[in-house]
Formats: sequence, structure tokens, C-alpha cells
Amino acid sequence: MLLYQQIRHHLQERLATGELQPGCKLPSERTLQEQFNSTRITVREALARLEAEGLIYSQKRRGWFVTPEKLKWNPAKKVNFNLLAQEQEFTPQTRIVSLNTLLDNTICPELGNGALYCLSRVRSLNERAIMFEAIHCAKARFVDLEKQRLDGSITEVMANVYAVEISHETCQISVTVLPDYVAEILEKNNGTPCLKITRSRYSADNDLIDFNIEYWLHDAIEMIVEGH
Amino acid sequence: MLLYQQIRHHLQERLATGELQPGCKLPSERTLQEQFNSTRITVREALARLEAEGLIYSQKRRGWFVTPEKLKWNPAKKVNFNLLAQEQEFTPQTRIVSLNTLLDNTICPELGNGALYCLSRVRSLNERAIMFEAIHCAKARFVDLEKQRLDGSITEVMANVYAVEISHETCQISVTVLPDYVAEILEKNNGTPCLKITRSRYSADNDLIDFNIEYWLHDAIEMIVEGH
DNA sequence: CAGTGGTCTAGACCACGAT
DNA sequence: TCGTGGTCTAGACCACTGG
Repeated sequence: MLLYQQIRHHLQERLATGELQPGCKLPSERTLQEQFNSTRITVREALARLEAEGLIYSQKRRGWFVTPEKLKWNPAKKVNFNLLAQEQEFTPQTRIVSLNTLLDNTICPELGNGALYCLSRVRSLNERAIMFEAIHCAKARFVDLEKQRLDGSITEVMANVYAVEISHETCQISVTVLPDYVAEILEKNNGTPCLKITRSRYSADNDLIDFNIEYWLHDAIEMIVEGH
Repeated sequence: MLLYQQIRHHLQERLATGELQPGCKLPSERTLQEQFNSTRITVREALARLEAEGLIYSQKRRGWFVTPEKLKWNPAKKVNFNLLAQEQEFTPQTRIVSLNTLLDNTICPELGNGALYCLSRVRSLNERAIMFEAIHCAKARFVDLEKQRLDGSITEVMANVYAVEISHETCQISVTVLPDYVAEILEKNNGTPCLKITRSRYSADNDLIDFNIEYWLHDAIEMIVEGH
């Protein structure tokens, strides 16, 4: 039996029995190294696999932790992140990273030639940052967006303030790694796996209203999809 | 700039310019090591990140290769793998791994107490194995399933031979790693990231017809989801 | 300040693939 | 048989965290 597999299985067992509870800190790499008469490289081989599996995650230079419950999410339904999280007994939080104006639209031709807003936010569950998103919409359509509350549901701001209703959307979902600048913002190592979701949202008459890019930590979300 | 980042960016660039074409083999780890005056550990650090990103993949002890195009797939639609693949100009293939009878159903209580069939298959695109699935259904409902063609659409066999129509389904989708036995079958290293999809399919009167577990290589699939 | 994880060196042996 | 990737050793220095 391979050494890193032994370490991996040892930790898996301690996770399965509940000896290591969600959120709690694992022994340090050097402790594990001694315990298994091995080296840090080999220990990290095991940890990397557990991380890919979604069982543990690292906080930069702080240590390794047991992954909390995943948020269950149905991408086909209009989501309100805060409500969804609360239903599942998480404490959600949204932090605004920036609101920029892009003078020339190179992101999404469908949104026209005019200037765009780009709203970047980080969302957390129980103090753990799990998602970064960049929301793009036409500045002309949402004048003075910066004067609105932007840490809640954008869908609701669009509906209530600008009378723009979202009727349907298309998502593309793939598995990749956080772009380096996103990893920085989420305080993750570069190369951290994630789900990338790009989302185009339309009005009833098929006008593109906004175009969003989301990066979810791969171990923080589980999708539910219902087919006809 | 970190050394493994330099190596990573160097390869990313060669991928972006098309110098390294989909399917083609990368230089060996030892070649890269010399080229960057580094060590294999560091080179592999870069390769691991490119793999997580979905840009390259490894074939066990054969080398590293550029990832081909992804299959685009809408999980909310009834899929026929072969048709879907052909539409996107792949050559699909299905290999039957095993058809077992499970005498006591510990997999899925909803399928009743009776014996279950468990059909395991591997699906490939252009000779690359990209998915493993285990299909579970009640033996009593699909007697002599082993006498049917099982390398095509099971949905069609159910409809045409057994007059059982699937009306709707629920999927759960998460990111994890291949279980070790699946990694073996797909000839991947253990710890390879994947999309895990569990799928429950029902008849119009809400009878559970089958319960399936699928493991897709994370770099082989992109999902499209449409929301109301 | 001590301890942590992140990065890196310079080797080694093995099983397996290609030839 | 030779080259490949897979695993492993025994160290090192650094940046950062936490007390």
C-alpha cells in the first residue's frame, strides 16, 4: 500500500467517524510527517487528494481544515443567495470588492457598445469566503447603480429600482481553477479548483440584461438539477 | 515570480498559441526540468495546476497530453450520449464493464427490497475514456436485461423492450475525485478530479425506475443549464 | 518569536510503456 | 532495453500567522 494512500485513508477514517468535525483544524504537516515516519512531500500528496475530494481545504499559511457542509443549489431556479443560505442554516455574507466602469465593452458584445458596470463581490458562508462573482451590465440601463445597496440581491435592485425583470437565463458550468487574482481575493493558493459558472440573464423579450462570471469553491457547493 | 508559475505560464502560452494542439504530447517532465534548471517536483507542481485547470491530462505512465474539446451537455434534457457526441463531432464509444445482480439492495431503498441489476459502463470520446457509470434498476422490472444490447441507450431499451417510459429525473452534481476502483478502470491516477452525478429517474406516476452514479472527468464536460 | 504552510533542491527506486 | 511518470527521502529557505 502506498504511503500517501495510508495517510489519506487514515485521515478519511478520522473524518468519517466524526473525530475530525467540520471546520476543525487538522494536525500540522510536520506532525503527520513524524507520525508516519515520512516526509512533508508525501504528507502533502495525501492532503492534496483529500482537498481535491472536497473533504479538507487549506487557509493560506494557517493550516488545513475540515470542509463544512455544502450549499445545495439549483441553478435552474432564480436564486437569492441569502435566502438559500439561510434555509440551509448558513450565515451568508456579501462583500463588495469593487464597482468599476468599463468604457469599452470587450467582455460581452451582446451587451452593446456602451460603457458597462462591473460589480465584483465575494460571498461567504459562516465567515468562509466561497465565491467570487463579477456582474456586468449596461451603464445606460442602470444609471447611478453605485447609489444602490449592492450587497443584497441584484435581481431585486433591478426589478425594484429600474423596473427591469429577469425572465430567463442560460448558464455554462465547468470545472477549472481560480484565476490568480481571484485566488488572491479569496485568500486561496493559486491552482485551487473551482466551479466556473457564466450566466447570461434575459428579459422576457430576450434582451440580455446582465452577464455574470462566478467562481465557486469546488467543495462548497452541490448542484441539484431537475429534468423534464 | 515563482518558478512553477513560470513553467505554468510558459506552457499556457504554448497552449494558447496552438503550438501545442489538443491531443498532443507535452515534453517529458525531465525535459522541462532541464529547460528551467529546476527539479521534477517543481515541474510537477506546474503540471498539476494545469491539470486542475483542465488544460492537460495525464495517461498513466505514458505522459502528459493536451486536453481535447469538452463535451457540452445539458443535464436537464434527456440525453442520448451517442447522438450528443456525434452532433459535436466526437466518435463515442461505450464499453460494458460488468452486469451484476445485487441480491440485497443497499444502494437505494426507493428501488424496493428485491434484487437489483447493476450495469457498469465506460464511455469514451475519440478513444479517450471520460466517464464511468453504474446503473441500478429492479431486476423484477427488467427481467433478462442481460439479453438486451446494453452498449447503447438504456432509456431506449427500457422503452422499447419493457415499455417503461422515463418522464423526469433529479440529478445531484458535485466535484470530487474518482473512487480508486473507478480510477483503475479509467486508467487514471487515484486522486483524479471529476464531476460526480447521481441521477434518479422516474416514470410519469413518480415511480423510481433507475438510480445511476456517473463519474465524468472534470476536463471532459461542460454543462449548459437553462433557467425559467 | 515560534510554528505553519508554500516553495524548492538534488537526488533515489520502481512499474510500466514503447520499441 | 530505455525512457516515462509515480512515489519517496532528507533536507532547505521564506513569508506569513498567531500568540
